[in-house]
Amino acid sequence: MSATDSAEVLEVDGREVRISHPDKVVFPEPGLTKLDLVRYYLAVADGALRGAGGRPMVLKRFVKGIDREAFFQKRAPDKRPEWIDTATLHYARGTSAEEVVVRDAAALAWVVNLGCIDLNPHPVRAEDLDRPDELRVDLDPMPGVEWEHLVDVAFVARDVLAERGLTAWPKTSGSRGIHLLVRLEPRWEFRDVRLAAETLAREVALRVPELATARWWKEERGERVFVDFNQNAKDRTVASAYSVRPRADARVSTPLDWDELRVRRPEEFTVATVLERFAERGDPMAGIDESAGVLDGLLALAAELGPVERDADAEPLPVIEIARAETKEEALDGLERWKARHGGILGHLRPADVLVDGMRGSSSLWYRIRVNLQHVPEADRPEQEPLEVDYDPWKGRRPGEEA
DNA sequence: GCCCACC
DNA sequence: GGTGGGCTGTTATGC
DNA sequence: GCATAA
Ligand SMILES: [Mn+2]
Ligand SMILES: [Mn+2]
Repeated sequence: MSATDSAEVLEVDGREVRISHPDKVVFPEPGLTKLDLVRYYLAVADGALRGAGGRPMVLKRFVKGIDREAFFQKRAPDKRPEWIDTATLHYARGTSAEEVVVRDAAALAWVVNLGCIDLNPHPVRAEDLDRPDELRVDLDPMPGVEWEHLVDVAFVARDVLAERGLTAWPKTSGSRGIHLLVRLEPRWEFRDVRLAAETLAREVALRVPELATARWWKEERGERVFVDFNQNAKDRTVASAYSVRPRADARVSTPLDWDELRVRRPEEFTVATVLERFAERGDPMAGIDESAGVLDGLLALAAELGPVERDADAEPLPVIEIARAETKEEALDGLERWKARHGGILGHLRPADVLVDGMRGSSSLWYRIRVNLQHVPEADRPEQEPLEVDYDPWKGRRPGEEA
């Protein structure tokens, strides 16, 4: 009995894909195994490939389950089937990474076997790595924002885009947010696509200032929807359509029709329900590739709005740092201990005043927690104290540490 | 999840 | 032969 | 050049 006995070899379109530990339970709550996950992606392959196919992507690998931290892998494993395509991205620093490009159902199965749960492609095609063919409107509700308000913002964004000649295709993010995808003719570089996205974000925030914000500084966003335009910068990825998200309920980033958006909720769309939905009604985003537009309209609006005006004498907000930790759980434990010691002020804190940040570290995220004390009466504000938990993401190999 | 360097 | 480390150190803005 | 965010 060797280890390979606990593997299953699937034949996918004439290609053999080895799935190790097919019976491993990946999602205990709905009881989904690794093989179930592979079969899900094969069943929705048409939609999943429309979202991620032909694009270089980062492998976000949950090899120890959805409750453990994932690691990110840009460079394709050296040992891979010859039918796995790749594309080499180059960075300003002079470094590069040969990333996986999924092009068919077999490749989908292969990346799931590596421990990928969601797919995180770049907004470019392998054929043109410098000019995105997709503008991504990443709508991130700050804590406390209702779905209803998020949808309002999505519709405003849709209006602005339509006025500027662009078609927006909505999907749930699979977490709390909404993504709008806009297919572009690949004629503009990242700089301009990002500028277009920022312009859209500013315009949306101008139209519904109570509901939406384009503020980069997190503590200034308030209880609003952050239109995360920077997700259109180079080297940023977004979970693609039909991606399963690493959450207990196996939620899926699900393309919807615009008239579904208001009446449905993200938690309705899981591996089980999306399988059924996809079989019955197919992909609402099926037409996206025929909708490619141009950025002229948004870039004209950029000129109309002018440069971002900054508030020279703005008071810095009273933000204190609570924890830095290798895992979200550790960081939140620290927050709980801090709360226990400062019970008196908790009533003043609003949901959006607790800032939980996933920070890019080496091959993984680490977590930071801060608290914005703006709603706490000045006299009652706790001082910055030593961190409840501390963590040095660059411990070990530091720049300048070489033999 | 899996390779590979190291013991 | 078994074990354990590595697997993204980018990008852009604002001060 | 440092901090800030994804
Ligand atoms: Mn988002
Ligand atoms: Mn975001």
